[in-house]
Amino acid sequence: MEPIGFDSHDHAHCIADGIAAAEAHCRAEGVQMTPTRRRVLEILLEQHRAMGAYEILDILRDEGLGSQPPVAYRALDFLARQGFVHRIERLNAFIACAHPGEDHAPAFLICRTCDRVAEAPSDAQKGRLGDAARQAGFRIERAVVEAVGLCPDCQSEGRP
Amino acid sequence: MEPIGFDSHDHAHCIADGIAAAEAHCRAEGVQMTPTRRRVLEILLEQHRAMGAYEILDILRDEGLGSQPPVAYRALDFLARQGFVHRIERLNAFIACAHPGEDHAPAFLICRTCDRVAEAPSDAQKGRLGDAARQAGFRIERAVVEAVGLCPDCQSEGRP
DNA sequence: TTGATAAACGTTATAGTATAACATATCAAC
DNA sequence: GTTGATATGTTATACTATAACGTTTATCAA
Repeated sequence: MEPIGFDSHDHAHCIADGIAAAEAHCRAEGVQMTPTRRRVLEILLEQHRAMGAYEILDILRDEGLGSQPPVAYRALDFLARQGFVHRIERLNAFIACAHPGEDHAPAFLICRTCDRVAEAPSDAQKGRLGDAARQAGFRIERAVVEAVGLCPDCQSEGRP
Repeated sequence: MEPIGFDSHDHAHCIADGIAAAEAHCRAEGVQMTPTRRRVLEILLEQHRAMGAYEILDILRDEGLGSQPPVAYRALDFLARQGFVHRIERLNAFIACAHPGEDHAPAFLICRTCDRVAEAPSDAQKGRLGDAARQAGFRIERAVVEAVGLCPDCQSEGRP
């Protein structure tokens, strides 16, 4: 799995791929990809950045797909449960998964100036965190890894 | 640095040490350890668990040290800036630092049943996350690492 | 097809978390 | 003491998230 997010890429392609992968996954799992859920995933794939639930809700409202917070949160909960979007704890926001179909618990690289987010591979059980957990007798089920810093573009603009 | 948090230890000692280390640090840095700030740190050291800002505020209010949210948030911001407490993003909560005086950006092991939190060593620049960041051209400034799972006690109680 | 069950949705209300803004007070250095 | 920086008190509000409940829709076995 390659880090994805700060490089340029065929964006129309990744929207289409993301939707297609999600549709296929839903058929395989026997869960429903409803219009609101599909649209929320599409919004996140289009924007390709972390978005708050209320920002997404504003778009849904404009399109007549729902107007109250639970509409957005339910769709996001579903999409996150299925692995199509990830929640960024630090930003209280959500981002479309950059690797649809792969089972993973990624790390995120969050640019503090432009708020773009890249997804990087991660394995909680390996490395020093895994060692420390084993030593403490702690059983890791899920790990949130969110690095804050400067993306390549913001570095080259000479930000401090 | 050893993981600290799930083992038993001399708790009175770690409260006294934590306050002393903070006082010393403030004198050295020329910043002010005011009564509210000291009391908030003391509360977090006493409780030895992650606490929400409003939970801390309730205690301050009972003791006449403040009644409005900014009182708690200002003290917590200060203590976090000085490295005396850490914010646990996943819990929207704060915990006293287990290693006063050491400059560090720790990882946390969060028990999902009892909410106790242990602090483990971490180094964002090393390991696979550091590799991925370098590959992406991303400059990591700070990393949040929060593992959720079961602590030794909750495992031995046979929780699922 | 139909009836039973589960899943999803619409809506209201409210809980929980955090900060902006501004006036007042205290501290530290000169 | 004056002054500039730091800290506090307070009001108001913004932002994030969920409980609860009734209705609708989908699924599937009979």
